[in-house]
Amino acid sequence: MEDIAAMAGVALVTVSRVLNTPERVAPATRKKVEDAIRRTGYVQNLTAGALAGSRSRIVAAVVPTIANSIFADTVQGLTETLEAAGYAILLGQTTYDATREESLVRAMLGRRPDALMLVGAPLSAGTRRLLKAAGIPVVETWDMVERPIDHVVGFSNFAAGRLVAEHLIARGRRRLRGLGGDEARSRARLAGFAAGIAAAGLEPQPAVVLASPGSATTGRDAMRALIDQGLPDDALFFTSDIIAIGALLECQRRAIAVPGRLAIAGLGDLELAAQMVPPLTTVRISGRAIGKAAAEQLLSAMAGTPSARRRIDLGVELVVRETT
Amino acid sequence: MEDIAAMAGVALVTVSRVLNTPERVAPATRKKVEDAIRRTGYVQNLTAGALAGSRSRIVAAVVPTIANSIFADTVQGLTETLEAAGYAILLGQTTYDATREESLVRAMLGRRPDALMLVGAPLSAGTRRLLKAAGIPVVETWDMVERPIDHVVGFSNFAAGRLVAEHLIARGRRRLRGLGGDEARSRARLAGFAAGIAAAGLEPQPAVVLASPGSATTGRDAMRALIDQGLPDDALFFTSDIIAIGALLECQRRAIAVPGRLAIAGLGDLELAAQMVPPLTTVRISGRAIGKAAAEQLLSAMAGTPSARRRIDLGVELVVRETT
DNA sequence: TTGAAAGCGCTAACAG
DNA sequence: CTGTTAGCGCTTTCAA
Repeated sequence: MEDIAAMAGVALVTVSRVLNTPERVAPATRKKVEDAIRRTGYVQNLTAGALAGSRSRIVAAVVPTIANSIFADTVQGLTETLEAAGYAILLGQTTYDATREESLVRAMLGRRPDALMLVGAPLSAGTRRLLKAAGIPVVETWDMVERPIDHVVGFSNFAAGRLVAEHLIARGRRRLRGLGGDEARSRARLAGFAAGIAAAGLEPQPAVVLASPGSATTGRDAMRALIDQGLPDDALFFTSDIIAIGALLECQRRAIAVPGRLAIAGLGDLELAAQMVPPLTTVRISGRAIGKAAAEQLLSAMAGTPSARRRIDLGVELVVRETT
Repeated sequence: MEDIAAMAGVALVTVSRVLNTPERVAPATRKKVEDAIRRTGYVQNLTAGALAGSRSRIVAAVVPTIANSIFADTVQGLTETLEAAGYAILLGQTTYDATREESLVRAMLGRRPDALMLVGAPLSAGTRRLLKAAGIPVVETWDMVERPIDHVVGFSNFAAGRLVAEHLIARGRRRLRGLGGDEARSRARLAGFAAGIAAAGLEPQPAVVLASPGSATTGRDAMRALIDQGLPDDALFFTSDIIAIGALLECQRRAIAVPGRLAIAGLGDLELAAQMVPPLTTVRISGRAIGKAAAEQLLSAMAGTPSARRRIDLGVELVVRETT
């Protein structure tokens, strides 16, 4: 920066101003500086800026996993909005592991991000403490956490599960089973599903707990196991579309009529859900919209705007297609 | 850090040592410092450390997009290896836009990452210049770029396309068409496919250029258009599995026998490819392995190890299933 | 509108 | 093994 200043015949501060608040520099002066920057290919050191200014313009994003997953959409939505505002994204993956989450969050906080986004609630009390102590805006996403640290953007996983149960029962199904991964959001969906069944005076079939994150193979295997047991159900709710798709394909392979013999519903509304044969009934959730809303929350919190709404419930919409 | 030092009755540097090189501090001293850190919940400021030590322990990852995409696997692979070594990941998405790429890379470089990973070659000469001037290890991935900036980890997209053509021809197909997105890697795959056809003395059907990134819907629409033209082909190669899957589902819907009437091949070997009915023939590519290898390249380059191999070709493997 | 001075919170280099 | 000294490259006052 000193070199640029010398080259432009101004003081170092002026270069800093051209970079940060160009409107406060006289056009002629500005031009001299900009020319020098262009000639040299100078790239400002934002690390030094972060230290001096105590604003890093970095936002941390903590997700369970990004591979083959819906959370990638949330990161995408978050990035789009935040990058436009000059923020960079620091990405971390917990793989649903509480210990890992805590050390990851600690490492991220060491980078002094201006804000942080988390999928779900923290997995451990330690992480929660770290986050509270960090004193930066935090947004939890993908679930309307009861007692959030700061902001929440999501929907009720319980309500989503219940919605599916009600739909299946209205369609005349009586032997309903839920299947889902071994993590908080899946369990909430399953609980809502069971509640919906109970509310109709029916008895739910025992839920099946699968590995997280689920995949098409997980769905296929679960379906096979059920078929081997004689398929005692007439409707299945998978807590994620990709698992439901795997199960649906297995039904096709084994010539089990869907929805004739068995109804299948998923959750997420993957682009592929609508393309399946038959198209999959599911609950629509826009991971990208969640990311975008989270970014907006964070942006206004960083701007110091006392945001009226700390809780944003994006709601949940049943998309009835042909598998039910 | 000064507070911790005072509390532990040592000098500030000693605290720094406990945090960075604990083996160089006497166990008793170390314990006093660690206790003080635990009591206060102190989180080291790595930004200041980066400025003072000129090592940020940040690696930048620049991908076209992470949503619904294979590149998420690469980021995953990269992260796993790098996080274990104490690095954080700064994520950026170009959406295949050269202008965006350049401003993104500039912003990332301002954060002084210790290394950078790029999917493919830079989209513009400006980006390339920035990267060269940055003086940090750079790894280009997903394609064996001819003249890389520094390191490359990938496979030959041309060879992959050619492999598919040879397979289809060996299976007796004669009217082969390639379909793929409008970006460099897709085009290379299509070029290889065309070359394979020409080498057999056949005439390729005109390739179809689709939007990037492709989706199942893209595949369905492309398939519909072809059917409406009377489906002049007996084999189709889609440059990505998800597009091929969309096309395959459309064939099922329109009762076009696969592979009887039409052979279909994809590329990528998505987990879902093997689950399709019939299972999809494809070219296996592990995005995660690419990320992992890239991380290892970067790690050894940052360690100053004069890495013997600057080019790692992970090769390409045809997975013959039932759609061909 | 521009500039001079004083740090931001650490690590590197050197000494003891 | 521990401590002292001197910055890292910026932004933030404050003054002119």
